[in-house]
Parts: sequence; C-alpha cells; structure tokens
Amino acid sequence: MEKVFESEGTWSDGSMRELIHGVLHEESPHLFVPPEAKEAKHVACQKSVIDKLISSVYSGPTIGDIESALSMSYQHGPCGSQVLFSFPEIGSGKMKKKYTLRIKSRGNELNDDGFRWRKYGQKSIKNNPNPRSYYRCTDPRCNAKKQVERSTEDPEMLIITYEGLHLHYAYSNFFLSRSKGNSATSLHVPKKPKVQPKSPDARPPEPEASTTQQQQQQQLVIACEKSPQLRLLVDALPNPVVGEQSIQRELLQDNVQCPQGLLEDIVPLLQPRSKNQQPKDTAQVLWMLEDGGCPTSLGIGTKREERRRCGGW
DNA sequence: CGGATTTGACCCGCGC
DNA sequence: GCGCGGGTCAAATCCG
Repeated sequence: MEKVFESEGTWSDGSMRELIHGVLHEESPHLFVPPEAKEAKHVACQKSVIDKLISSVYSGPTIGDIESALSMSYQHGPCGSQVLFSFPEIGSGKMKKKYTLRIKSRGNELNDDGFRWRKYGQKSIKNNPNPRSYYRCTDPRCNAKKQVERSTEDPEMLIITYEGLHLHYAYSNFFLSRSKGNSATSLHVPKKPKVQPKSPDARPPEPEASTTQQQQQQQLVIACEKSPQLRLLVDALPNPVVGEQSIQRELLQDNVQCPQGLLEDIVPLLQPRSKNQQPKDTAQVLWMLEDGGCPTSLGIGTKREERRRCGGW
C-alpha cells in the first residue's frame, strides 16, 4: 500500500524551504521513497533523494545547525575512543528554531515519522476552525515536541511543527533486537531461549548473528545495565550494522577494555549543570554521530521539564 | 489495570 | 497593568 504525499519543510526563520513529493510505502513506514527513486537504478541518486526526504521529515535541525551548535570530536586513542563534548549556550538561538512541515496526504493522516508521540493537549486556534494538537515524544529523556493542525485553506494539508530534538533514534533504527512498537528507550536484554515444542510445521530457526557479534551485543547489554550513561549513548547511536567501523562496536570494546575509561569520564559532562549555572534550555545530552552524515537525534531539556522527569540522571 | 487521550483550567509571554 | 492568545498541566475518561 502506498500513501502519496507532498511536504513542504521550512525553518521558522525561513532558512530552509523544500518541497517534496513522494510515496510512503507501507513496507518501510519510516522511509519515504519518491516515485523517481523507486525506479532509479543508481544508488547514489536514490540515496540523495532519500537523504533529502529524510531531512525533510526529520524533526530537528540540519547537520549544519547541529555542528554549529555542538562542538564535538571523535577521536581514537590507545585506550579506545574519545568523545569530546562541549556545551554551547543553547538557551537562545538556533536550537530553539522550529521546523514546520506542510504535508498533504491523500491517505489518512501521515503522522508516522519514526518516533512515538503522546498527545498532551489540544487547543483551538484563532482564525482556524481546526484545533491544534500538541504532542510530546514518549521517551521520557526526550524533549522533542510537535504540533499538528490542519490547514485552513486545504483540509488535506497537515501543518506539523517540530520543536526540540530527539535524544534517541527513530524506532526504525533497531539495535540489540529492539522490538517493534516497544519503547525505544529499552534495551532488549536477550532472555534464555525458550525450548520450542517440536511440531511438524515448525519453522527453521531464524538466522542468528555470528557468535562474535552475539558476544559483543551481550557484553554491550551487560555494560549498559551497569552504566545507564553508556546505555544512553548506545541508544542514541546509529544502527551498528554499518560495518567494521561501527562506533558502537568501538564504544563497546572501549568500555569493556577500559571500564573506567572515557565513557565514564564524559558522564559528568552529560549531566545537567547546577541550578545556578543552568541556562533555561541547557542541553542535557547532545549526540550526533551518523554514518553518511544524515542528521540524527539530539535532546534538550529545560529545567522545568527536568524537574518533571522521573529521577533525571 | 496501565497507558493514551481528552479537555477545562492554569500559566506565561506579548502587545497595547 | 490588563487582556488576549498560545502552550502546558493534570484530572477524568477512554480503551485495549
């Protein structure tokens, strides 16, 4: 099944404006594939189109915005990886920008952008008969919000305004067998396999990951259980199945080999500053590592919301 | 029963 | 300071 859509994305300050037409495929609900890319033979062409589309539906700043707001480097040392963060003053400026998408969908609502949202309010807006709905990312660590309203001119047109940044990946990025529909905050800890009752029509077992890969994932799960901060980082990382240079794998190795190493060292940087030092919108965690340069998810937390969140860090 | 949604009340920023 | 409009809260309600 396909849903035809067109979207127009705009930063609140007008710094970017794109008009995109495409088709949403049910098989890959988080990936928008325009008709031309569907037919394209050239991967590069397809990738650029997809990148463009992803950037158009991505609920956050562009990589340029991120880079300008976040000074970060990723280095390799004898003891493993180093991730250096610095925290700019985020309370004012770019990180507060909103991104507005205008999506015309011939299907029903095109609300699946790869993240899970919880509606927390609805308000009728002046000069608009259609109410505006307010959504917040279901991830308690995440500060991403969005507003959805129907256009006054075209009832089929959805105006979606994204604000804030995700502190995690979209649910289309699974890691460690994250189950579909489950909270992306939870690492899936593999349980002991059930003894399957033999039946004539029993399917052959699913292909398993290599032993090394399984061991690494197990180790990472254990390490994540010991260190919530590591888990947070891992959660925020891209899918590890990107090759031997997987950052997650490197993090894993580093953490295993150097349990008191840098990941633990950077944790204080990721914790909120003291109340006196904290600007209104202090970044709690900013993370941007993506294979291929696609923007990924960042998070911002306000003091108020920080108070509301359970336990915090 | 727990999580999601609804909805009226409240808060806050902004313009006058 | 006041009123208006947008955004958020939280209790009630719904729903699987």
